Amino acid sequence: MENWDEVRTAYQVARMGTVSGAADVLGVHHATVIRHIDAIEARLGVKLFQRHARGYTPTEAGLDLLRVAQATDDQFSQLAGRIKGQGSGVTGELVVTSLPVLSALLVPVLARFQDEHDAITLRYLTGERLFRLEYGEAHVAIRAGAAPEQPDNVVQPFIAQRMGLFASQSYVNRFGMPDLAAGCPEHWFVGSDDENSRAPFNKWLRDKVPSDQIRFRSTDVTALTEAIRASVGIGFMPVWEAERYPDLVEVEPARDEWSAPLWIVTHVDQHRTPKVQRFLQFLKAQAKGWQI
Amino acid sequence: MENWDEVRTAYQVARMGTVSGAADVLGVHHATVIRHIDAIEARLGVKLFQRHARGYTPTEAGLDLLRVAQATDDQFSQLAGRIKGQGSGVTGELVVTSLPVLSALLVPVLARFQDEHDAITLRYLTGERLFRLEYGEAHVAIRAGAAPEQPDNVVQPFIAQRMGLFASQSYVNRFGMPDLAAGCPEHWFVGSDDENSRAPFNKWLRDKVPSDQIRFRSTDVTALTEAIRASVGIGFMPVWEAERYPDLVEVEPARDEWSAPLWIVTHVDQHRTPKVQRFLQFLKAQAKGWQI
DNA sequence: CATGCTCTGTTTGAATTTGCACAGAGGGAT
DNA sequence: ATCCCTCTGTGCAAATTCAAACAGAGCATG
Repeated sequence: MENWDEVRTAYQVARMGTVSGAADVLGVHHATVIRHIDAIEARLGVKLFQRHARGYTPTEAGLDLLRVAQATDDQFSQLAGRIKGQGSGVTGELVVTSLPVLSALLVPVLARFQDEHDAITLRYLTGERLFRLEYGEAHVAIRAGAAPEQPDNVVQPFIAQRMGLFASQSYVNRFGMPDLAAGCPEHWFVGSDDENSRAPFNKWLRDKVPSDQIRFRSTDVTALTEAIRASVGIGFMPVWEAERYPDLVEVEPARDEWSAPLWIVTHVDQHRTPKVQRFLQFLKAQAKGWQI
Repeated sequence: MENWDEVRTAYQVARMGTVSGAADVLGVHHATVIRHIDAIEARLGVKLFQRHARGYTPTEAGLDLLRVAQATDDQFSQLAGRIKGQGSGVTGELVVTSLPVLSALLVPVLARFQDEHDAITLRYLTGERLFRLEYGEAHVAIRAGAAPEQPDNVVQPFIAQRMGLFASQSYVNRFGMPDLAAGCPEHWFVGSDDENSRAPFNKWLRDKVPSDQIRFRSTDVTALTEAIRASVGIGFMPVWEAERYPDLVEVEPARDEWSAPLWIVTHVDQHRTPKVQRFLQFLKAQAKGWQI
């Protein structure tokens, strides 16, 4: 039962009762219909129709096929309706991914978006592994760092994440406030373990602070945050995140040169769908009210 | 959602995850698969797959199609199994038709046949209307009279139905036994109303008996039987049928020249199927034991 | 870092499929 | 009984589809 088109042809013949009628419905020549029927009967080795001058009447096998193909036709129609309809609505799944750091920022936005769109199911993926848009793992990604330049990705600037230098209150109590202009020796820092990190604040740290003063390094941002809170040293944190910890002290006003740009990334195939568009619109509107 | 072959192609791509894998399964070139996918996506206006160098991953629409087409594939497989299996077994329906007169003869045979073949459902059609094999109304027909010569019908001789001349006992009591050799005036007959009937016994009746002695005519054989039993006159009946009525007297030994041949007729498309063949074989075997 | 393997995507020539025209046959209406 | 209409069936030419070859890209392995 390979070649589903022949099944469809046989279905229409069984439904119409005539080759010509089926040909009209299918929009092909009646000779084509005859050939399809001959082919499928030859493959099955069973006659599907009784041929006579007034048309084709289905045999038992033909009636069986009629029933099955009828169901198939219905299901395909429904499927086509769903697929076409889905393009014009905000339904189904919306998968968003970002670095774990941003979850506190994004989850409230996602929650509000879902409030407005009952029919949607949200999945928010975070993890060390980068979820890949080109594999369909997510519809929308929030990425940090330099603008990603994957060929099939649509990249839009999101917000510039203001980064500040923070230390714990107990650290300040012990070592005092650092004086960045003076180079602040006698102070300890925490920083990224990635020597090649291109984040502006990481570059600044590499350039301005002697590496032996950076006594705690990690590739994991939450570990760095915990290190700062544990008074290991001074380190960079997003301003909005630091505000959630009352025990942190901003040792220096945030500078624009430290800001880490965030990007909204979507796959080109998904970018034009209403669902994604609505979410992007919503996300940008929410971000407008942020001071970070 | 016209063109079911493209649905099948998309289904295999969704199942395999790669165009090449799907092409292998389908037995076509991978370029063909790509064209099919492009075509169906263009028609639907929705992307079914995310394309990347390692393969195709289905989108939501693609997953939806996968589920529907999976079910379709299963159903088609089962259908093919049923249809092919049906060709090699005695299952499903077996539709037999004959003139109503023959029902008493045929029904016991049908009952025995069904005893031997549990999986079969029998339908026995009789009626004034001739059920037409070429429209698929029946698999097997028992016909009387001259050999039918429809082009697509295969005709086999069945039995010669011995016809006898019968009268009721009360008729004989009143009028005595007729003497056919003497022309038997003073006797009444019942006979067919069809002047053109080519049945041998009807011709004989027309030739040998003056028409004014045939005082009851009907096109309906059962009416003729009832007329004979009601002592209206002498008439022809199948010998086997007359034996069922103890009140009937055979007024003259049956002659071979009166015999009405019966034919087994099947449509050429059905004739070679095992189901029909088995039934024909069974029917002939049963008829061998008959003395009619 | 180089190499090999697998997969996608495009072009061109070939083959199958399709459409057209016409023949044949059966049914119904006049 | 005859005509007309509809439907099936077949040979042949055109169009669409398909397959082989090749290019490009990504990932895994050494």
